[in-house]
Amino acid sequence: MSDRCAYIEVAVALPVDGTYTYSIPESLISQVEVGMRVLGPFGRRRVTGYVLGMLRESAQPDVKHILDVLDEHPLFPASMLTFFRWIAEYYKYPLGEVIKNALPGGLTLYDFASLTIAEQGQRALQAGDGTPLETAVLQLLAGGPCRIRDLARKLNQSVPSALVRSLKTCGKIVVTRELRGGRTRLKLERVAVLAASTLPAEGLSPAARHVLAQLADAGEMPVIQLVARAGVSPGVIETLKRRGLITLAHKPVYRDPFGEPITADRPLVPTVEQQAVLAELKRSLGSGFATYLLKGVTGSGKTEVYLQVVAEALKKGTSALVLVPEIALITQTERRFRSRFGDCVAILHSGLSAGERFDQWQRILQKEVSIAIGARSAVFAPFENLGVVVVDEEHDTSYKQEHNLRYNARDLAVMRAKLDGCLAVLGSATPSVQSCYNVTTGKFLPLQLEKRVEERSLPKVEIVDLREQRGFRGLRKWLSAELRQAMAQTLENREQVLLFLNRRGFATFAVCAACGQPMRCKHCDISLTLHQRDNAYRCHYCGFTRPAISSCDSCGSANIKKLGLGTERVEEAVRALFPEARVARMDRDTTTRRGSILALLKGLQDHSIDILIGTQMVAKGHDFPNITLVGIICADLSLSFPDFRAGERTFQLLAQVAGRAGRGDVPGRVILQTFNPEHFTIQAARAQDVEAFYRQEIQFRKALGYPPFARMIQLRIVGKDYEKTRQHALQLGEACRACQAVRPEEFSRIDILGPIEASLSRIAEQYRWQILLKGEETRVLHRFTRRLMADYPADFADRQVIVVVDVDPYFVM
DNA sequence: AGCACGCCGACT
DNA sequence: GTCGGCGTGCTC
Repeated sequence: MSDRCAYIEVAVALPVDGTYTYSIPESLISQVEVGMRVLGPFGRRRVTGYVLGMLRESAQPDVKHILDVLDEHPLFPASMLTFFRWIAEYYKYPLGEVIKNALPGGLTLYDFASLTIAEQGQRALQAGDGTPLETAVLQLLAGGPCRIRDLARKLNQSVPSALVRSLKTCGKIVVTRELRGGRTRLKLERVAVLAASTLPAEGLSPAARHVLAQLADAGEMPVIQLVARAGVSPGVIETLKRRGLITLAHKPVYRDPFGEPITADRPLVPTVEQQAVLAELKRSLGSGFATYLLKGVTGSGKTEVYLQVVAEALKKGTSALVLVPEIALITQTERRFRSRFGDCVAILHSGLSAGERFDQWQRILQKEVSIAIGARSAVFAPFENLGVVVVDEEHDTSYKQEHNLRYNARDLAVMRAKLDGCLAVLGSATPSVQSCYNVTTGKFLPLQLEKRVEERSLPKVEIVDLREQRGFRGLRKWLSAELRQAMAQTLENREQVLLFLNRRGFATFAVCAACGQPMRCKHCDISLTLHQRDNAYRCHYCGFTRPAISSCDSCGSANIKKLGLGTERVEEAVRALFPEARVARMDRDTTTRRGSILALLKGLQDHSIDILIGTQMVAKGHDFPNITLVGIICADLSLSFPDFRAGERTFQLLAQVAGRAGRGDVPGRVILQTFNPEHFTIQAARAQDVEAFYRQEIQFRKALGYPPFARMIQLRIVGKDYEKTRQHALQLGEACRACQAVRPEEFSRIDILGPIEASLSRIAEQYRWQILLKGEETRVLHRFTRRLMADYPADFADRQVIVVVDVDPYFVM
């Protein structure tokens, strides 16, 4: 008996550091495994925890029994623990929270105190002799139980905990503890199974015979399906069960996240270039960790390379993970994988319901699939034997999670490949500066696809200098003569036009004509955007809206000038200019409904749309075969952002949009309008020259000591009270400097920039400050941050001012 | 994250 | 002198 592991190491799903030891009661001992969830007592409540390891004995003198085991099978393989531990360490995030973030949502059980009115309380309520607040509480509880946390909100006033305590001690209310959450589980379906092999000759209704005939072929069938196929009433099933001719069972079913069926395809014959790339990847596959950066212009057939390397990984008996940017509910890459590999593909992205996600997760755990494809969170897919991890469009910003655990899925994919000793393949037409740099240092291995399949030529990019349009007003300025002419020509040829503008809405900057005051958001330090369709001004950061007929806040004038343009205004102008053309718009405003993106793509495909106007959404990954003209309305919008990556993002965006032109048999044409025609970013985008852009950009990064020559960690200080937030930021800044002084020989190599007010100084009523930590050596930077968090815990655990640690931040604004 | 304990101001 | 605010610390 003594060799049995009666203790477990547990990470709880709470923001606490460290892990905890629990003992397992005899009755549960055979059920516990690493990777399962358990319910354990934690302080005065119960909490969900994840089993990290089995222990023979406890180093801790007084441990508590776990209360329950919440899973029948582990939710992740034990081999993933190193990965989780690394993430917690690197991103400075509690281990339990890391695991909670990695797992499908809706699994965590939460314990809370619930108040119920007692008989004594009912009497007190009728007597009406209590204080107003007491009466209000009892009245609320008379309508049903309530959580302590919700009391104040429901009564719209604060309720002292002493009142709750006194009500409890004098027996007017009862406090019970309840568990909530954890609603995500397998879906069970009723299945009818044929019980007898021979049918009784008589006594069966025609309906019953019909049912049995249906079952005879399959042997078993879901009851719902059976009833529908046989066209009988559900009562017939009951009768058959009573007579012992069939039995009913519950079987798990997977909720189907796939919208429409997809036709199968076969591997294409690789081009010479693809063959070379594939030969290298196949050679490397199965012989340990390596990261490849595959540069391939749009249309050069990167996806086919992914498909074939994945096929090879499967042949070797390993699994494959494919990450794609989060763009739409379903991407073309996803479709192609499912066409090629059929049912052995699991998909994981935010468009799935909690239940669907959980089912996909189960399919991986049960080893029913060996490929998972999905957006950033798919990097946590619970595979045990990965052969290859593919990251498509590796430069894409959507790989960075900007909430909770602020990880970068591309970086995690490489780390996971390293820990699993497998291959990582990062692909892009416009690779990130970081990844290109990693090639020059030898960390990544280069692969290239330079030719477009079927020798399609790259589109020709013409630049229109917007400074020369100065004499023009309104749409004449923004739709230059060159662009208008090209559009007319394209429409005449019965081809399609794509117009790109990285800003949605109608007017992006509304100013009072009388006093010059801009329309600002009530809750943010941001100017409001006019959305004509909604007849309202909207804040793009917090969603605040006010009617379009609003007058100036400071002088009351109703004369508001609507400056700046967004996709909505472009749409209006284009409709006026080309009344015959069928115009559609694709941005966040028009694609919120599920399926609306698919509808737009379908419209392009069957040519029921002539002109598509869109934001960066149109730049990403969608294949539009009939578009021969791309118009970039204003290429400079993202260039002037106060962020060191503004140039990189602009280049990638422009090159990607330009790549949308001419993918069919017709060569493409791109008209790029800009105020900065000489800027190297614009020039590089015009030539679609990744190398040229990189050569320039890397010099600038080196001169200013930005990544990839340094690593950064951002501390964001956020609070509702301006003065408290400011004070906290200053205090944290002092802590940084004090921490630096503790080990000057090492930590003087860290740059502490700030604290300063963020450039978006207020968002949704929250004031924002920031401190940027910069260091050439990753290890030193991380050691410093860890030391800072350990030595000044109070500065990171304030109740009113929150400090967010963002490792390798993407937007330094 | 919750939930308790513990310390200072406004009331009987 | 107490009640009740919310700052601080702990949870196997």
